[in-house]
Amino acid sequence: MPKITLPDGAVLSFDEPITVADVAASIGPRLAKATLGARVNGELRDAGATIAQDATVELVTARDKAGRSSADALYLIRHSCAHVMAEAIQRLFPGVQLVYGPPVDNGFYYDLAVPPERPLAAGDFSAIEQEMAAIIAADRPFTRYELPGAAGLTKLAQEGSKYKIDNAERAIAGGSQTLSWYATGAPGSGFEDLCQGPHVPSTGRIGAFKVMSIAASYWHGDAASDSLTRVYGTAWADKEQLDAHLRQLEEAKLRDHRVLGKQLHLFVLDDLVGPGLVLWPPHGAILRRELEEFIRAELTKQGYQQVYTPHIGKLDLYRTSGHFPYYQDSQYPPMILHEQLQALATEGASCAELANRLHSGAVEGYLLKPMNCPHHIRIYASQQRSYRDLPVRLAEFGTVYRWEQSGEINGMVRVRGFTQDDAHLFCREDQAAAEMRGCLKLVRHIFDTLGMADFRVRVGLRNPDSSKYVGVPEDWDRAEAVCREGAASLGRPFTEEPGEAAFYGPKIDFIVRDVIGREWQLGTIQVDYNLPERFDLGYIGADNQWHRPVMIHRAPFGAFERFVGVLIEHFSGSFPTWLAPEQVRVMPISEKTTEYGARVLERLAAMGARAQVDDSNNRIQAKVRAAAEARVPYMLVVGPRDEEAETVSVRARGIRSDLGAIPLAAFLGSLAEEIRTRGAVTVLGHHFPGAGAEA
RNA sequence: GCCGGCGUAGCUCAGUCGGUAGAGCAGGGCUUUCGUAAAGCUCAGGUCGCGGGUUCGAGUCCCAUCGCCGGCUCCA
Repeated sequence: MPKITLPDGAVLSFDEPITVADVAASIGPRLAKATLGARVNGELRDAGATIAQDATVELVTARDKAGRSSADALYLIRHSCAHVMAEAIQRLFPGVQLVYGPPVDNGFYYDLAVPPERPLAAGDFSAIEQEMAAIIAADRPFTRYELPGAAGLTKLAQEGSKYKIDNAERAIAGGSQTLSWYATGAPGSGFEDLCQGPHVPSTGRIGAFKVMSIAASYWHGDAASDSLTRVYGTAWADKEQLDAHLRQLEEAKLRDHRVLGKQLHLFVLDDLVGPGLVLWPPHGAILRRELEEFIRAELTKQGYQQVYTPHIGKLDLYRTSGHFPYYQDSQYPPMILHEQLQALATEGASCAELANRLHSGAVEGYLLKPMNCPHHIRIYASQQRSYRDLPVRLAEFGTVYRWEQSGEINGMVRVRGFTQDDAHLFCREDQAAAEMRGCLKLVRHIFDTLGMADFRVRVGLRNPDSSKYVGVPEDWDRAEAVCREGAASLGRPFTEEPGEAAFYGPKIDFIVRDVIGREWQLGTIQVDYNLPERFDLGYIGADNQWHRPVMIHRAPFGAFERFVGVLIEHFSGSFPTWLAPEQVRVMPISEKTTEYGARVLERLAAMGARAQVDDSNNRIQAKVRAAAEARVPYMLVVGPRDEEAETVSVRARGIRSDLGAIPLAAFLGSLAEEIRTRGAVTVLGHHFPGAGAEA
């Protein structure tokens, strides 16, 4: 008869099979009331689940003593809330069919097949929420029942939902003997849904919820399949948690790089220029230039050679590399030569015919470059290479253009024209691992300098079932081994993801999240045996034989556009002094010290600092506020007292008070040091060691 | 590309039932000369994304188009 082991090691013995709820009740009535479910032998189960054998049981309650909710508690609440929302929507919109409704980060969604004559819209949310509130108030139990696979399928066939039949068939194919349903209330009396569970004991246990947004999805994620309506919601143990979550979303919105970028004039996206084409106004250009100079210094240290290449190249170049055929849909259309276009017109050739001839090479044209590697490869090939010359490391801040789908374009982080901090390393095979380490060192240096610790590492491998990859398996195996070893050498967790490789080789990617939680790939390092083959690259070895080099593609920032976008959010627009577009603002108290202010500005300019003077006739309060809103790291207030003593009164970003006056020369010296060391030494640390930035 | 939503002053937004387009901030001018997160007064600023349609009359209703937002799909 079951012996139950609790997390604290205590063992409870029972005479007969019991439920999770019984276990809770045997400990205490309050715990019984608070129990939503349990981990039984590590598996998340309903409170009503039966335990017949010895087991470890970890009860899941809505909240711990500190009022926090475990991931399991939130999972149960959200999964259950998805059912409640589906029931509410089906009550209000009878033709709606259920597809799939899982919990996700911060909430849940339900995919629905909605009749086209009455689409759901955000305007329906309040009605849906009211209906949900009524279902929750009724506090009906979630009741699980199971049917054998065949009987279950018959039941679903009668109900006629092809989506649920498909879900069931896939569950059976996945090895399930039975199918389970969850009824809200008594089975047969109302809403029920084919579902694995688990759920909270009853609808009343869903503490607080909100319907958030509506979006489209595809059935099975397949664009050729049915288009579904996905309704997103969030659910929490109580209203305080929900409110905290909503507040956090509001704050994230203010940190969004698109909002800050406009406010701080960091970049411009102009309708007339085109979607996804970034204009860099002066302040944004400063950010980019500082990053360029930062990395350029590292390139020199690591033995790179800088090159320049044009923005376009002949189609034949990209036929050879494979980019033109592989990625035709995501390139700007080719530029076709006048004579050829005229000849085609005279002939009355169709678009399809034109595409054919472009593909075959019968019609030549030029392409806006989608990648820098082919150009760099031709530089490598432009002279004879000996094994003594390798590695050859060619670097370029190379601008590329890709026709991203219109729905993908997003601020600075997904654009159609962008500049990579690109380089291609051509090396002997025995050098590849060392070159990989050099690249990783560079990536790490960048992330360390900028204080970006919150990134994940992904090793992108080929998917053996896919035909999208070029080259032979042996080369892939070796390249993948180099990537794995490189990632392992970082000393932090990484994931291996088949199917994430480039078509020509595996890669290591560095991925960060934006303020809304979306992931973006920044830096990337790719090992490539294939392009050297396609371009027939070689070098003369010590044995006087012709050998094939290995290529490493790498871009530690990825692209300046995306990196700056992510950086804006990372710093909430408050950039460290070396990056800040405006580093110092001089603020005379009144016109009496305008002239001294101008002198201070001159000194700042002479040392190369980016500074401005606010000589408006505003009061100092307004000047402080304006400078704070512009996220200027240092404000120098100068009044008659300062002029007399040749001092400046310092106020630093993030500190809501005057730090006091220091000699102008002393400030200039430490500011220069702060900029030179990229923040390793700071003005604050030097002159005001006690002052800490407030949140 | 797909589904849904949204485009009004430089920015953030209001605009009722279809009846002469509004606010705050920012900007210009004047007054104030001030010691650390908004001084006061005043002026200017608009083809309501663009194009059609319905109507006596359209910011408002309809169609189309461009752009943006959310998600899906894609991402060399």
